[in-house]
Amino acid sequence: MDDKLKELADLMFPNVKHDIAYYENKYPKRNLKEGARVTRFAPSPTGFVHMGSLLSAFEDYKAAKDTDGVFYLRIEDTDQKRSVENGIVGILNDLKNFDIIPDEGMISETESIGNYGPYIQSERMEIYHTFCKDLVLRGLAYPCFCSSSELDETREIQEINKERIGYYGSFAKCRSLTIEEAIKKIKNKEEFVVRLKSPGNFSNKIVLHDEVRGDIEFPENDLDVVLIKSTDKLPTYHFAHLVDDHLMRTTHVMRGEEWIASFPIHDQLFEIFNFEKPKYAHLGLVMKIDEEGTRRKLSKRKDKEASVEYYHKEGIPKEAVKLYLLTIANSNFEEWLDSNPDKSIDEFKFDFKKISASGSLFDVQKLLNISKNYLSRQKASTIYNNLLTWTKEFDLEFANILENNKDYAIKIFNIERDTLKPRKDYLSYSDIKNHVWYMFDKYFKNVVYDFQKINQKEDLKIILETYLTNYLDLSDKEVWFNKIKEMCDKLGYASNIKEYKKNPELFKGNVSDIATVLRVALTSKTNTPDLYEIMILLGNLKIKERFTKCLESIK
RNA sequence: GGUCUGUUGGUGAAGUGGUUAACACAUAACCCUCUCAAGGUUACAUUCAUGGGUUCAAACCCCAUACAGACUACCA
Repeated sequence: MDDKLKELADLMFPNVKHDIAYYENKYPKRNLKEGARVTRFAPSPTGFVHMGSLLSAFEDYKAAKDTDGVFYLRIEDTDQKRSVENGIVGILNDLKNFDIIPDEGMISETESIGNYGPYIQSERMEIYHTFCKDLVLRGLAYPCFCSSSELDETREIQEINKERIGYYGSFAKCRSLTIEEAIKKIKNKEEFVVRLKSPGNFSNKIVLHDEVRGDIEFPENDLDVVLIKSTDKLPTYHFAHLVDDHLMRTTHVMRGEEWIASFPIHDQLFEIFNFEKPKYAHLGLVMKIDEEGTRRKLSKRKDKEASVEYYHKEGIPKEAVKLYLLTIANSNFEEWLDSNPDKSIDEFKFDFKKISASGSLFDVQKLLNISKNYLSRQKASTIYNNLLTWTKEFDLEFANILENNKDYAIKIFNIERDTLKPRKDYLSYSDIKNHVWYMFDKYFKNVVYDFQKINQKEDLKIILETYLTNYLDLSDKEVWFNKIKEMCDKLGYASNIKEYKKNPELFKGNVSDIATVLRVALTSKTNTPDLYEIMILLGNLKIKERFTKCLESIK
């Protein structure tokens, strides 16, 4: 009997050279300090990272880094349909962009670092087969020759009879095949998958612990799940998870909540091998609200904001995306950041208990707010450099202007920046141009003026001309502003707004009206940062030029 | 159909038996101000999906129901 079993196992896995013990020795338990976490990010090589995956990659990374643990990148390419060319490099780049650098795992399309590899599943074939063979030898796995049409048939029957769907109990036909029959079929070159001979009983209850949800009660798994697929002999997710996370000595498995349902399968697998079980954290999915107002999973295909690339295009700083991700990852992060504005986010301690169990709605509004605050904290020169990089990719004309006017541009970005409460008006790199274009003659050519309140040609003329002839002194802000006030008095406008509000009928307007006229003539806009600062940057020559231009346009 | 998860304001959420139900975004008003962006002040859930129950006391515990989502593949 035992010989027969061995013959079957050898037939099923002709290429296995080692036994389990060999791999146990080869990949020993990691020598890390107490409490150090080993986590992993395990995407399919699809070429890019989706927002939801980035969130979990980030959480994995944080969870490991906080404890001086190990974070590694494993590529799950057991489904060849999902793989794309250069799919690994694309993922690596996306991660790198957010400063997520794995300690171990794939570092290019073909290379890896670390002692627990290979880190790409298609190259671990022999390992999976070794472990699966062990199961066969122990009578805990068997070959299944059912065709997909046979499987469909039993499912239909189960549906009609309102029975639980799946390959279990009496529905697991191949389970009762004798060893001789199985050997015969394999020798006949019949295709087969390898299934677990599940020792579970559906009416037994088990309680599994999830780091974010607490204890969850399940029925025991009794499904004879597929372990090894037929055509390519690659493992399914379930089996690869067992072998890889055990051999790579993962301590914390963080994954999407879509995996909760198969939690009992995984637990059973670890149980059967008597492996130390990792801790599990099932993360809520990132959702979005549809046009129809329904809540659904953020979709890679439908939603532009699902791809990491989108934020790059929009010019939202990666740091802001990171901050946003952290605020959804751990609910106490925002408060922490608020009270520790100067600390590096590396100092924030990630906490499984602060992960929200329900999927969070992706809030672009909030992201933009974070981005705005982030940009306001940066130095003008940093803004300049990053903006230059961004425009080189997305707005070449503006990039050229920036390059040719470096000092000038930095000064513009520095308006009201070097203060205790810096100006907050740039939402993103793509938004900066909206706030500064008028400072560059190239963009100022065909402007349209909108003077709003004061729009009588005569009034405008007098204001601009009076300024031009008498008030070009920009030596000091206070001096300058006093002169503006002086001008108000002279022209019949109130220099003091409070006085104006008391008796508006005594004046033609007030100092803000005068400032508006000057501002519009100079920038064409009614809303700009500090007028004095703008004047300083433009200089008297340009002020004259623009006022003259404006006067001509209202003739 | 089965198994499991979730549901606190427009949004993200804190809160696990006694709180005025934090905080942040958004919105609105006012203040400040040469305009704007900010900033400051205030307003914004008599109520925690709904209905019952336990309790002196419930967002928190229990039971039902509703809604949303996931899984139920030789996809992950």
